[in-house]
Amino acid sequence: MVTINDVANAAGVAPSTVSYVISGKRSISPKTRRLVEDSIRKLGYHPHAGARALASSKTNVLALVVPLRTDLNVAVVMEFVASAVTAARAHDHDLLLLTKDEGPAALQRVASSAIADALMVMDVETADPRVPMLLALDLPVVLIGVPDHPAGLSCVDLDFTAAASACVAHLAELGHRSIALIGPSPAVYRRGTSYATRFLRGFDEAAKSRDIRAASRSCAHSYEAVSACLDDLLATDPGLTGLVVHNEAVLPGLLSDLRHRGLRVPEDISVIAVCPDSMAEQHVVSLTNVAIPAEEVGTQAVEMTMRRLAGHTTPEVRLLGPRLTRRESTASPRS
Amino acid sequence: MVTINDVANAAGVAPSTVSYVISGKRSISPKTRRLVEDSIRKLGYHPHAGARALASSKTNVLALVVPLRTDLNVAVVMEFVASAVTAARAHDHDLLLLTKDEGPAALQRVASSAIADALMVMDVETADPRVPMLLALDLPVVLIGVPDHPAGLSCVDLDFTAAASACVAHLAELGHRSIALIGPSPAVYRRGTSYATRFLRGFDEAAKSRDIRAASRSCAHSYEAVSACLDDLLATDPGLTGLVVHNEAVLPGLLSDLRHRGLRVPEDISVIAVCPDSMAEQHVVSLTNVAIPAEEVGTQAVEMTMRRLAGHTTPEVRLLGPRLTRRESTASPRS
DNA sequence: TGCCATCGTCGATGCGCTTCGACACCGACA
DNA sequence: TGTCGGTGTCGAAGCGCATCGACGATGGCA
Repeated sequence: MVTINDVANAAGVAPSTVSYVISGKRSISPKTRRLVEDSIRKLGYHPHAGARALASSKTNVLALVVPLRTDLNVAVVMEFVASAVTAARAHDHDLLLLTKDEGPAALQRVASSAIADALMVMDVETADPRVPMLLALDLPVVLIGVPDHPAGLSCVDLDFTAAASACVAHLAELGHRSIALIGPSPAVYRRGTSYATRFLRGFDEAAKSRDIRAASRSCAHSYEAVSACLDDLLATDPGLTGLVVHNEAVLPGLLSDLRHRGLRVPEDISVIAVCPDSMAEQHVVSLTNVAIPAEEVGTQAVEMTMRRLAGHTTPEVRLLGPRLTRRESTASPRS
Repeated sequence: MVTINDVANAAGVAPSTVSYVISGKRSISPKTRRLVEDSIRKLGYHPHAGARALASSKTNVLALVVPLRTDLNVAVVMEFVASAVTAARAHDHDLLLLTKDEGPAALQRVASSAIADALMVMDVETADPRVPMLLALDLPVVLIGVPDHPAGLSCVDLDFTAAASACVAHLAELGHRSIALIGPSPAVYRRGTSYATRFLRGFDEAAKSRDIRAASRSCAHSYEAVSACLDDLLATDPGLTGLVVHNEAVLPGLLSDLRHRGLRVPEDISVIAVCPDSMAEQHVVSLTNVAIPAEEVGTQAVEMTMRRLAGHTTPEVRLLGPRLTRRESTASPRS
């Protein structure tokens, strides 16, 4: 293994000088700097992460807590993770993956073992049991999602309330008077998952303020569940003309089932989805959607984290505005 | 921060004794052990990861290199990652995420900074440029996938050749005489992605040995691409009765399009997919499939890695046998 | 020419842990 | 009773780095 001493010897300087060349924390003459940098390159020197962490109490590692359930949107989670790790690398940090399954104790462990410098937490619930622990941790923490009492924690997410509102507005402006929300599986609501709750609230409020009939159903992603859900909705209100789908997993099944029933999209029923654009474009009838900006959220989460690490201490809550793209799946209802 | 000294003081023993209690590398009297363990618990002590890494040259971290492309099956990647991190935690290790985008240099960096104890690499290509570097690294390495020359590296994956063979066999036994493979996007083949190549080879060989007409197409996952692909296949051989789909992303579009054409599954055309079981069950017509055992592969990868870390030096290549589940989407062709 | 400020470099120290050799104690055996 | 082997514990060293105070060199100014 190549150490800082080897580099120092090769360059004919003291180890501390090498350290200062790398960190830039003291001025170095151009000559010495070049000498040292050449030696570093020649020897292929990389500082030992453990030693560095020990001496500086910085690990250059960000921990990310992800949900590993399959009832969540895997594609979105993946996209988020991807952009987070890329953004982290851009700041010379690595990403450590933790699972939500490990519970709050894992957060403790990471914090007190000095495994990571900061935590990013996905799949936040409205009354998340991890929040009090996170507050006590005195590590920078960024939540993806917004709990009921985020006091002192940074949060970033799509503004799901506004997203729901945008969906309702779009349908209302097309002239729909009776719409329904097909949401995530019951388990997601039961956990009080932040985004599901916020979307539902936005949906109900927007519908009420526009005086539109609005039903909402939770729906597992099996074909049977989708079918039963539609049965239910159509029986309850045969005049239903618009569907807001906040559950990407059911989209294929839902569209198949609608056709099966002889309901054409958008002639007989409009569908608007909350899903990544790539998914919206993938269906026979391309879907009007509100995009889930997972990539943007991931990048923002890392940026906020880095800002906290740089000493920016005030926590911020950042809600990204929704972007609705009109495609083929929504139209005015036939009168 | 609580250090080993604090624990030692609280327990009235030497720091080294605490260390030995934790590691179990020397025998400790039951009395002392209890004393120390109580103090550890009371103080909430967790060893400092950096210090530990420095002193023992073990980080208890596994690095996983994942592909972040969206032309791959995200769900499978996610499932793999999930099981890998879970398995790693079961061995008291953490998982560090790297992206393939960072290239071979990132592997260098991780190795020579002593950030991780071992590497697991996904999305291996037949002539993967990372292989030579990995061999030079003298870290334990486990590949997910099998390159052309794995000499000296451990590999684990589904036996895609056998999987293709099983698909062909299933259709052949049902009486199909003309079948086609719809594979991943051209980019995947262009990269020489290991699993795609192996599946294609298995498909061609099995078809030839059974004297069945077999075509194969690469297909991007846009709806247009799927449609064009089917146009092409049906024009080339109007007698086509069986489809093997090795590209989960196109399944929804494909099934929609078939129905659009008036081709019923399985009455007019049989479809067999290579995809996770959950996905196979999610469609209106549940799909006969060969499962992608991502979870099993993830677990195995970690187990192999741990074995290497424990001194088991001989690399192994482990190919998991395919499991074909018959569902509603395959049947004998009408004569 | 002499003094001081500044810049660039060095040496020493300590971060928290593991590990090695040393050593005290105990029981067993002669 | 004296000695020997084994068991359980201790103290010290060192892992590779960042950081701080110190110090020599250099240049500017009087």
